[in-house]
Amino acid sequence: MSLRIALLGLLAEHPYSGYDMMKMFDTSLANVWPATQSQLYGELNKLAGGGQVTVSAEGPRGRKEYALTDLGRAELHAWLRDDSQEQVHRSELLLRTFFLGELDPAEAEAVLGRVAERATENLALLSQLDSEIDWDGGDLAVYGRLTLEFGKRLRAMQAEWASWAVAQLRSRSS
Amino acid sequence: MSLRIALLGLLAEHPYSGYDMMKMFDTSLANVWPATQSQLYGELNKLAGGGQVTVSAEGPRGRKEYALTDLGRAELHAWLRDDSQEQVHRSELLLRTFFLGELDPAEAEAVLGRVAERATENLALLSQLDSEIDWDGGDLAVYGRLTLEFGKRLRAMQAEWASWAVAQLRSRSS
DNA sequence: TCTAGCATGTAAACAGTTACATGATTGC
DNA sequence: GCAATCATGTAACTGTTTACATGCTAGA
Repeated sequence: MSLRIALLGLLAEHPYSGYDMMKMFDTSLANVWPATQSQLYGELNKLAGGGQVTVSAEGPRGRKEYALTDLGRAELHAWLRDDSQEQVHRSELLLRTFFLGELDPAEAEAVLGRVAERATENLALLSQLDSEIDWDGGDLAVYGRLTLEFGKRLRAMQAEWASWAVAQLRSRSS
Repeated sequence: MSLRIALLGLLAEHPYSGYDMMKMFDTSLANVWPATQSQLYGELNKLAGGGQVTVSAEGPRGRKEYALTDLGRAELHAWLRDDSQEQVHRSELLLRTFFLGELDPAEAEAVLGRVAERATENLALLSQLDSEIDWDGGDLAVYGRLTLEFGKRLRAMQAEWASWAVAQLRSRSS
């Protein structure tokens, strides 16, 4: 359901082609709601069929530019307001942690150590992104910054947690 | 792939029936890797077919108790050690945040306010869980505690972030 | 002319959810 | 005897990934 929302959200700001939007999924949306090209084109056709978007222009190479309709905007707004359905959150990291007792303590420590490393690297990457983007006016800039800040805080938390976890294991084994 | 790992992980500790494991998915694993009954029984049959688990005992009402084989344990260990494939992380919360500019500022603030509320409630729930479980010996207790701690830190971070985000919007609108 | 990038699509497989279906057994 | 719970399974549908397929066009 949410890929659909991502498309409506992008088109709310400006009309785009599927190809244009695919580039956004590879950049700004990559850490929010990843999608493949295959899925994207399929969903766009569904939305066009349902009247949530329309082909607003056609260009060379079969390019189709889509625009949001009133129906589509209404659906987007309804979804944005409705936070009643809690999302199920699957985490490979937590699954791995949960069963880490199966490995010997040294290996388990090494796994958690790498988690901390990666989180730190990832945080640096996001910080760099943050400094590179020019956060001038516009709603997407404001809310994009909030989104990116979440990512940074998440990585920082993850790095701290993993270091703490390693320390816990060390104190236990002694 | 990871539901498979969850089953192997549970059976690594002790033999269980599908029904037994389903209860664990509804409790201890609910916040780590949720699964439905339908999926679970299907996967167990696949694992039995592939030789990663065997039916170690049969009980009343068609109960089948499964035990991990050496092959299954090897697969589990390999997966636990291999953290090379980064997980894709889809977040409805971030998707909503990203497009929140579509709503008027008062509504957007309200949405983020509720995020903070929920995260705080959820943190309280996890803290209660933490105090109720008796964390005596055993690997699952040690690593289960690390997992739960992650959940608590995540909720705390989320609540702080959402409050900060509301403050950002307020300072902007003034 | 030829290459890189633009541009859209289909098919098959896997993962996950929801709903339905069936029957056995234990304890009151 | 009856209700609760034990216990496993199937079918249909939705969402996601991977791989394949096709053709156009702008610029060096």
